[in-house]
This record gives sequence, C-alpha cells and structure tokens, in this order.
Amino acid sequence: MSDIAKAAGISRQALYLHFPSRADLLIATVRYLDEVLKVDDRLADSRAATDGDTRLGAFIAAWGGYIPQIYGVARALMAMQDSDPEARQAWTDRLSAIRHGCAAAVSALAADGALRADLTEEQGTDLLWSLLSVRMWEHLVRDCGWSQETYEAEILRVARLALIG
Amino acid sequence: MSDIAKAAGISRQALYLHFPSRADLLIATVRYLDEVLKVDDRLADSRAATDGDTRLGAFIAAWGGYIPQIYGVARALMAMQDSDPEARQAWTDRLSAIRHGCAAAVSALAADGALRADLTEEQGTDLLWSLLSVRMWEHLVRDCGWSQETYEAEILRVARLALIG
DNA sequence: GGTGGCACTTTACATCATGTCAAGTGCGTC
DNA sequence: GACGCACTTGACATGATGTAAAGTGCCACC
Repeated sequence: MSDIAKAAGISRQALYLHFPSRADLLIATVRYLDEVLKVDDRLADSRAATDGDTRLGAFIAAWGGYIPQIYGVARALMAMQDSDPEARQAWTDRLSAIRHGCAAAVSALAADGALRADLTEEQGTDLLWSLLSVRMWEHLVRDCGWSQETYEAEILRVARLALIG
Repeated sequence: MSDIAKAAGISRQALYLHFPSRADLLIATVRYLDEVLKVDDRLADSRAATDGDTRLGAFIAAWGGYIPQIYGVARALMAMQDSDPEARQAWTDRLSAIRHGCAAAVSALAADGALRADLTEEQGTDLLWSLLSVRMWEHLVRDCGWSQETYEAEILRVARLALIG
C-alpha cells in the first residue's frame, strides 16, 4: 500500500480514502483492467463460434492471451487468498467466470459429438479449466521461460488431445 | 509459529532454539517427511522401468501419490516464496528434483522413439512437469473435488496423449 | 466575499506475525 | 556441588495493515 501510494503521489492514508482495504484495491484494479482491456470483446469470437473446436481455439486464444495482462494483480490476489476472505471470494468469482467459458467450449464439443467418450462434460471442463489456470501459465511462461506463442499453441494442442476424440 | 509451538507443547521462543526461522522449520519438515515417507523408495519403480511408457506411469503414480502427503507444508512453503529467499531456494531445489524425474521419463520415451515428433525433450519435460505440479494437483483435487484416483488416472492419460505419438 | 465541503496531509496509535535478547529455572551429569 | 542444557518468561524491534483525529488548501456555491 505504501509503495502504491508513493507511485500515485499521494499519502498512504489517502489511499484508504479511495479503497477501504488492500483487497478492495486489488479487486477494483482487476475490474478496471477488465474494462480497459475489453475482456468481453476478446471473448466475443469464442461465443460466436459455431462448432466446438473453433470455440475451444478461440477461447484458449482469448483467455490465454489475457492472462499476462492481469498476471501482476492476479498474483497479488492469489497470494492473499489464505488470509483475506474478501479476496478469496473475488478471485473465486473470477475463476468461476472462466470455468463457465470452459464449460461452454466443452459443451459445444459434446454437441458436435467430438468429446472423448471416456470424459464427462464436468471432467472435461475441469481439465480445460486447469490447463488454462493462471498457475499453469505462470509455470510454463514465467518459470519455464516459454514464449507466449509456444504457451498458447501447446495448451491448445494438449487441450485438443485431452478433450477431443 | 505460535500455533506450532502450542501444538508441540513448548513456548514460541523454544521453537526458535530448534529452527532459526519459519522457513527453516518448513524446510526441515519437508526433509523429515521425505525421510519418513520414503520418497526414494516410492521412486524406485520408476527408475527401474525399462521402457519409457512404464517409466512415465510409475513416475506419475509415485509423485502424484506423494503430493497429498506433503501438500500442507508445500502450500506454506509456496506461500512464502515471494517474501523469503531461503524458502524460495529450498522449494526451487525440490521442484528441480521433480523436473529431473520428468526429464528422465521423457528421455526414456525419446529413446523408445515414442516421443511426439513435434516436441523437443525440453518442451516435453516442461509439459510433464507442469501437469505434475502441486498447483495442478491442488486445482483438480482440492478445488474441483476430484478423487486422488481420478486425478492420477487422468493426469496419466493426458500425459500420454501429450507426450506419446 | 465568506462559508462549507472535500480531498488530502500529518501524526499517532492498535494489531499481528516474525524474530531478537536477556535473565531466570529445573534437571541431569560429571 | 557445579556446570551445561533445554526451556521459560518477559520485553522489545520491525514492518504491514488498518483506524482515528486534527489540520490545510482549494473550489463552488450562496
């Protein structure tokens, strides 16, 4: 909070006049980023897709490409999940929105008869959700040093293999 | 530290006589668990495997089954990575040991000519490493509510699909 | 021109976890 | 009996978060 106040050119206490707590600030920041970076527009392609495979690809491209934009705040928010219930709730809500996107893609695959026979839609959704988690991105891009392009391509490839067939 | 001291029936300060810091305590705990739970024995099957696919399966079973045993400490250790360089180093070392195991399995697959043509050994290792990360386990088992069996079976299935072919 | 409201500042303080320090206690061993 | 050792109690420093109170400067409205 101190650093942020300094960067904003105001006193630490003035920050509390705008955001009641650290959690509130981070949550507001995510919402602000969503607005500025037009997360809805990014997901439009995926919603417009007619077949499951296209939808899957568009969703992975949209969300996978969005992760690096929000990674900083996401990390801070994830880190305070254990201590702050408000932060946990906010991050959980967000994750659940992503899960909805995953579910829609998996459902579209199922409708095409393209979903693997040995997977329920539920399981397929969980699997895709995990592949698209911020932690997965963090591990592959930040820890392993993969480029964003390699990450997106490889996740798409693995998701296809894991879900389709 | 206070809670741990209480649970151990000694004063908070006495804990510092045994472990100089919280990070040291957690690191010592991981090492202790490794010893008590015989992590080496668990990995023996995987090292003994003659073909790549067997090695992959044995490694996933061994490490995937070990994660829930150390999850509590692992989580605490992961949480303090940002603030404590000592904890970061210790956890990084541990992850790198796991990566070695992944690399050995991928390498065995490559030796069998079973590794997908579009993957380098490096990439395949990173991928397997990510699938076997504690975060992945956490997400699927703890957050999604998968059983340990489903987790192991599904990770094995996805790893095979992603690496072999 | 005065006045009130508003955003902000400074200062002080509470809390909580980690960690340090010092003095004392009880117990077994040499 | 003296020493060492593990431990206790109590005090204190630090750093982050958050609360509270009093003061300041400026703008808009009457």
